Amino acid sequence: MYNGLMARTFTETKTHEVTVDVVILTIHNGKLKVLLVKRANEPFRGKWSIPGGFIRLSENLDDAALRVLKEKTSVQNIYLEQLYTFGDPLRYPNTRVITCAYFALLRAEDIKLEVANKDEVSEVQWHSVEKLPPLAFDHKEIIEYSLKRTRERLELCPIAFQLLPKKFTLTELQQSYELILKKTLDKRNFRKKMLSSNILVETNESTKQGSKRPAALYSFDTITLDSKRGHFFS
Amino acid sequence: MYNGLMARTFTETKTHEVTVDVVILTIHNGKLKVLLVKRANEPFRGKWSIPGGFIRLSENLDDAALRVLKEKTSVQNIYLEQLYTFGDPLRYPNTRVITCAYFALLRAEDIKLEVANKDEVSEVQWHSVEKLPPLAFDHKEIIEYSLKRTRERLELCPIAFQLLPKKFTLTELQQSYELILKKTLDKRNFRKKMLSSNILVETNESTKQGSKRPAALYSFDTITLDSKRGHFFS
DNA sequence: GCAAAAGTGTTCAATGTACACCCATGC
DNA sequence: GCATGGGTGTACATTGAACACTTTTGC
Repeated sequence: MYNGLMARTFTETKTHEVTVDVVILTIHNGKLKVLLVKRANEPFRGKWSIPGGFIRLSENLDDAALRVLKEKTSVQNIYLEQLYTFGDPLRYPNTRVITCAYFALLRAEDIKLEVANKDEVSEVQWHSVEKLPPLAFDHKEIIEYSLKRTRERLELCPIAFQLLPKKFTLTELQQSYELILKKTLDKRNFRKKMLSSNILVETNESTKQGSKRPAALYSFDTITLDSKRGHFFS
Repeated sequence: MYNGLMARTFTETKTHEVTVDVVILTIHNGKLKVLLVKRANEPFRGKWSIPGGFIRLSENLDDAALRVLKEKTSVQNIYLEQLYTFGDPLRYPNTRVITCAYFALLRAEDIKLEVANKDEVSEVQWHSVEKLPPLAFDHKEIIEYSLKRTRERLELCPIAFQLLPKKFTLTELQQSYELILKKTLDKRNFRKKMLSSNILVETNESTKQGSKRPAALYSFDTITLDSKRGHFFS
């Protein structure tokens, strides 16, 4: 664990540093993917990590996470939730860095993959959560925890709509559930449940491309969703 | 909010300080109570707050929370969970202090109410969560969040046994649920559910005191509980 | 014998789960 | 006309909710 760092002794004089790290998840080409950046500096230069940064003294934690997110994506109306705070003394080499981890769900269409700051990051890329490259720090653990949390959330409320385009078919919605929950769902039961929850609205449009029967396009009823917010998020 | 502190400007040179604060809950005299300490120093000298302390550079977050807990109580086998990290820039006057909040559930019998360190704390006392005194920092918000989380946990798994003595009656168990969930429960349904979950074992003992019919004493089946750990805590 | 808390089952509604065939389209 | 994914309903099991009376004890 912690990439085989040796134990080290600490003097109790230095203060801690605090970062936020954000696990950014999306669905792309039928896979659940996480946004990773390649580090341009030590420690772990050249390794992939989730995007993060130091918290400024004047900003609160949510704002810091949002700032990190904005550096990588063009976000609006994003699902962003504090995940957990990781603070093992050995998680970061040589320095004590505590990180407050967040996770975000967003549509692939909202993301521009470009390196905002070449001093810190040499590359930005989506990686399938199924085959992650070796990661810096404890970021593997953080990503796994974010997947677990996403699963728990999805079983309570339909956060999957944050990952899909504005209009989507029921099959696409079901596939996003299956990707996150890592299990197959029954088509009829899934549709019955979704349609009876009143959070979907028909758009009277349908898919035209492809060589198959067109599928009805739905969008989420944000008004009903908001009214159920208390129910879903308690 | 934050006790009416004025906004202030920050220089980006200083680093943050990081504390852990622990919401310690128990049931005492039929009330859900939280352990509060009276601050002996500024800021908020003389105000009540939840116990906390700075995180040492060599300890991880769980250990820091456990250390704070041990200073106040004689703990063993405690339910301790990271709650949330609070980091509003104005939550602490004059300094930027981010706090990683934990919550703990424990039996009233495991607690010695004594002031361990007179330099920091002038008094230690249980307070009913229904009528809290004015609290330092954002500690009211932290306690309220811990109650919400405790409720969520209790609806999934029987953490209430952490609050009760080793042997307890079904009525006592039900009362602890009712205190935490803030609603009354049906006696027959409650008993049916508890007894069918196989997490209770009869002790063949019963209460003798009082002028009423004796009640059977139960204890929790820690082996079954452990085997269901994966189910309860996922 | 009476006050006070312990103990006990059945019915109904809602929800989740299993399961198989026809439909609309492009080629 | 056929291959491909879209679309549909019923039966059963499990779970949660409502509800009232008898039992045991101390005084």
